[in-house]
Amino acid sequence: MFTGNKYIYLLLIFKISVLKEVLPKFNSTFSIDCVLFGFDEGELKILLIERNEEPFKDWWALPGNLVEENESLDQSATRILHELTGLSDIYMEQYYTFGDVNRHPQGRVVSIAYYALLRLGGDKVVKPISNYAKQAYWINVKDLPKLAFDHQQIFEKGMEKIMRRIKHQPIAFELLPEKFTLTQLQNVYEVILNKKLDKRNFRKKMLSFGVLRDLNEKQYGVSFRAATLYKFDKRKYAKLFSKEISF
Amino acid sequence: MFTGNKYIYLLLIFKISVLKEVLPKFNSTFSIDCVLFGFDEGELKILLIERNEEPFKDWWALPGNLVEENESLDQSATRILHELTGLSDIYMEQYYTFGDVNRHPQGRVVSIAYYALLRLGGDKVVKPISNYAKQAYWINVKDLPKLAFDHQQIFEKGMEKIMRRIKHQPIAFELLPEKFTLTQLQNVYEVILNKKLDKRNFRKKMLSFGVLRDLNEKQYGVSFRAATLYKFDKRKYAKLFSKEISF
DNA sequence: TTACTTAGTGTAAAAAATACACGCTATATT
DNA sequence: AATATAGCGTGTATTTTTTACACTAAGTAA
Repeated sequence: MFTGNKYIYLLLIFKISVLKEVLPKFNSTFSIDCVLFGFDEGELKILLIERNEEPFKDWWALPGNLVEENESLDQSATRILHELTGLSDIYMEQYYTFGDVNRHPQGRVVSIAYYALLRLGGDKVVKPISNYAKQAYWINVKDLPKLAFDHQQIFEKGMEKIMRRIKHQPIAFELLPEKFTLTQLQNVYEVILNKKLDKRNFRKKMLSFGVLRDLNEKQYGVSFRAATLYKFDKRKYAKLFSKEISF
Repeated sequence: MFTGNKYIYLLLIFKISVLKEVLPKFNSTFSIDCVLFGFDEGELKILLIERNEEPFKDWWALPGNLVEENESLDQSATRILHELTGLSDIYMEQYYTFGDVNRHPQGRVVSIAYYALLRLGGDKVVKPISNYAKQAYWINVKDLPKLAFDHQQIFEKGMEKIMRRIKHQPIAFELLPEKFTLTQLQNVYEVILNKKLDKRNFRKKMLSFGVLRDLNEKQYGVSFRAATLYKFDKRKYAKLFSKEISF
């Protein structure tokens, strides 16, 4: 059957083998690494995985993956987040690209870093799924283990980023459940900015922006006096964007 | 001569053709694009080249080039700036990575964008050098032509970046000659922020930071009253970094 | 000498940021 | 039922920062 087309047949086989040899290099040149921030039990946490593959097998690392050929960076970040957490519709932001020659021991891999802010606790607990990881855990940012690759650096830059961003944009709300108390909100600011804030001044300023809706509703099931619940009013973003909020 | 090895001969030819087809793709997967800001004659300008190669031959574009395999992104940006302008020791900052699938018509090229601030005019005129460009010009940011690729978007994001940065970091000084007048400094702020500032309030605030050294020296060779020259005191950065400067 | 152009200066009012302490109230305990 | 507990919620005075605003001074050119 192939007698007349021997050449072509062999060439096809060969083509496939060459492509297999070269394309993986191509495919492995970008990756996305994600710093997923979550707020739970008064602590700021990030999602870390325990690697199950070389290099850095058994090390802790930021979740990440390779970018595929037919997806944009943002799409890739969204996909990777979904694969890891099952979550969709989470706002992720690209914040820096790490491209030192030897950052990956197996070749040149440039990594584009994204962060996202997730609501933890409550009914929306994030159950990480992953095939290249043994396990995934939420770990307090003040108590991080040693990380694989240059992930320590990637984390630190992400942390700096949200410290700056929280003064300009209402990102704190993304870490809280839909209904929250002012004390919880203040906790988010305190943990991210890493300093104590004055309760009265905090409340005065926050309420003055007019982006909080008093729900006329109280916490339920807490010991001691229940606090009023608030909701974030998304239509009134603009005012917070325009100016630095100093605490 | 090749009778016994016809297959191998053909396969070799084929291998070369396949590699040529695939490897350039690999090499071309990252590029650096630079937004080089300069301040001259009271105007904020950027360096644009007129392309002399396909794709987008004859279009205006941001200067940029491919990242080589043995250099980090920062090194690559520094090299590309040097090749284009002959300048060294210029601080460049990476600010965003553009990776839409179809941003480059000839394949997947992810571009890491950097900006730099340069002193124009005086004796330090930048003479751009380039081999893939017909010419390079400094063009007022308020009067930009249509740009190749997604370079309009890259420029806009860079512009936003320096608008925000100038409120936190003393980048204005990098656009001015070593000795400058307060009016020139105010001009830089006005052009970048795109609004008029009050002269007295501007001077009061700037001087209050204590980062300006009065040189007890006047402008020379100007029509009309000569202004006092100042110099930026680099040791006193910190104060400006810590807080937003509002104008 | 005059006309012109830019340099250089101060104050008052408004707004924003800061510092600071105690009574309230819902729950848990006895 | 009384009491202890622990987080909730509130106001004012002071200081600092921001804003608005207009004229005189000095040097150049004709």
